Amino acid sequence: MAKRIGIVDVAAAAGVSVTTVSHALNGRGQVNPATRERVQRVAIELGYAPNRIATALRNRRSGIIGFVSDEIATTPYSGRVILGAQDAAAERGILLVMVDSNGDPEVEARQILALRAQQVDAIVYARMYHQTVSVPSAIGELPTVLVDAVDRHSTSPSVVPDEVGIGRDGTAYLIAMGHRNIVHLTIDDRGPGHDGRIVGYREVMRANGLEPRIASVPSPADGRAGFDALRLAISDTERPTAVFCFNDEMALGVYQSARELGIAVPGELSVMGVDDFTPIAAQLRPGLTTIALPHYEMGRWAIRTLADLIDGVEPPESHVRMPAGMVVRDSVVAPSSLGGIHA
Amino acid sequence: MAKRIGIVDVAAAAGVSVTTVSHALNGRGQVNPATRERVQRVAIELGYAPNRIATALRNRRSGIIGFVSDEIATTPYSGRVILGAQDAAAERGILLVMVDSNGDPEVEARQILALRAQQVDAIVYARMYHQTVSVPSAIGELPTVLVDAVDRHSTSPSVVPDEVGIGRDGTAYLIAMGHRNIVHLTIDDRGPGHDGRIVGYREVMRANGLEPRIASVPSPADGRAGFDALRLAISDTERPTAVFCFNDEMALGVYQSARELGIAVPGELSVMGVDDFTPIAAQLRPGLTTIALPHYEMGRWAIRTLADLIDGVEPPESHVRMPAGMVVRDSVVAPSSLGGIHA
DNA sequence: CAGGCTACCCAAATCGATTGCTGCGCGCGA
DNA sequence: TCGCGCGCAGCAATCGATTTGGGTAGCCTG
Repeated sequence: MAKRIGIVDVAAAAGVSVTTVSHALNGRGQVNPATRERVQRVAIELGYAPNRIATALRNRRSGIIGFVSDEIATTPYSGRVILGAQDAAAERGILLVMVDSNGDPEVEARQILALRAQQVDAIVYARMYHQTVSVPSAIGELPTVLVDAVDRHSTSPSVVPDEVGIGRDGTAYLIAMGHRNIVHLTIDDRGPGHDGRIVGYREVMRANGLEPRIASVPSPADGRAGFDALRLAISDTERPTAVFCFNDEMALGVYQSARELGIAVPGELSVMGVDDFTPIAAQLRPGLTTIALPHYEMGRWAIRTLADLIDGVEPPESHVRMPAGMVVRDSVVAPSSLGGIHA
Repeated sequence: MAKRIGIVDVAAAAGVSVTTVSHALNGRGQVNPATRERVQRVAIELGYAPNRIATALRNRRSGIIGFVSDEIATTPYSGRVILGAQDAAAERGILLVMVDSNGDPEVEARQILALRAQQVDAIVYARMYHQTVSVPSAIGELPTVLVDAVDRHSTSPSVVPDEVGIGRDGTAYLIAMGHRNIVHLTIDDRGPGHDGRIVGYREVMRANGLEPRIASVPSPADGRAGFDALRLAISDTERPTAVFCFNDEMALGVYQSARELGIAVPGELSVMGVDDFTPIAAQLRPGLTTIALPHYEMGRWAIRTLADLIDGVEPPESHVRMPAGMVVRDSVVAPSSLGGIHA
């Protein structure tokens, strides 16, 4: 069992005091350059790495940020947020400890207390889809940022996707491709994503002199939803040439419904999703044109903001709406003249 | 700024020394029951929680386990492993810190060093799909378990899915449903999953007097793979009534290919996947019958085993093959008499 | 040559909790 | 009455690093 080597071992090997080793390694105090170099060399030779626990105790700073989320496992998007957070944390030499409340507020409170006992320096409070929350009181005074969530009663910084922008961009893209008869398929449950995208969609449709048409179904995950939705859409007076779906799962449903109804995608119907949920979007044929939510970027922003906050740097912007990006594949094409009844 | 309250505050409030508070709270030493109760009451009133950093320094035990994985974000399965690990960790009052090497061995080594500096008590070394690895030397003497991975040169415990069992169970199920002409669709890349499932498939086919037929394609994620694979399968002398796919993504490909080829699923062709990758498996119509890999269970086993190892308890089994479970939906039915040319 | 400055280095306190050992006081047996 | 044992508390050392507040030697200046 190789004994862990500590600062005293380095001091002994370099023939100086621990004080000097600390100074030499951390660039504090006055140290003779020759001595400093010798200490550094010895430290490397011995493979010395300071015990962060001891440092944390002394400096009242653990170098750990807690990542609290409601459901790490169930949604695949979460991985992107975490990855962004990881990368930013690695840049700054910060470690992340993640806890999952499983949606239970009591568990959540307990987990947060555990994080505080562990002396985390800050907390990321993340939701796995954009929603309104209230920050648990257990967090107390700890610096906190919200990811994919906002709390009207809290002053903590937050970052969410620019939902209105998503609605705008998607709609604008479809229009640019020549579509005029575009249905927005959304879900019944309201929320920031639901509302924002509708706002963006409406805005761009109207700006182009087009009539917004919105249909909604109970749940994106429901296999029947796409079917019903598409039915709703095509039973309308004018048959749409494009469907702008709330997310990729719903787009998958539309694909399947279209097949059953004998409608060709994208020949007769262009389909656009939101999420860029790769296993679906890339695997479908035709490949799904979609809008990628900025999960990675939000995760990274969260950690960077917190790292600054810990150092006492206030973020320039407190509530950020992160832009999303189009991912163009093959499910959107110019409408054929056969596509719909003319207006 | 509410000052964090420490053991000295409790001691002062209870009118005893910190020693006595420690003894009372941890059940060490001799403490008068009345005193003990008073201390406990005061501690709760003050909301005291011991500073785990200080405890860790003193006890040389941080209560943190490092979770090292190659890619947290890219595969959605990882979430299940993490969730299982989280749950087991919460049970034991352990915290998990996760790092993602992004597949880069150098980054990985650096991350592991950071974990060691942070004095983690043990390490979970997880891969996101079943493979053979070698445990990085940076881990040193730390207790370690491997998840979804084995290392022939290491004595660390490991847990992997029972691949042979998966091959067996899937095949047996199809046979039980009345199929005799079953193709196993796999990938070109070999690996424990690839090999094990073939072994199980072959074994059960032969045991039932049936001829194993195996086709393989370059990649499950490749949209064309399913198409090619299905072509391969049906261009065979006898048309199969069932396809046992390496995973759900491949099954999705088969669904789409079948549609293009005018083959009804499940009427003319039963399809079975592996993974129970919900966004695909549950969303497809017909719902995909598949085999769920024991990710959650593996994550939980890993933490439990490590927690024991830290306490000096050797695990009863060192290399565990975790059984998987069938998830029956609608993509497997009894073959119709029309299904294939008779043998 | 004394006083003052620098440049270097170090002893010791500190962070908060745990624990080995010591001390005190009371009761009981000799 | 003395002494021993026991029940109960607490002092002080400890974990490993950082940091404060000097201390010492060498050099410069008046």
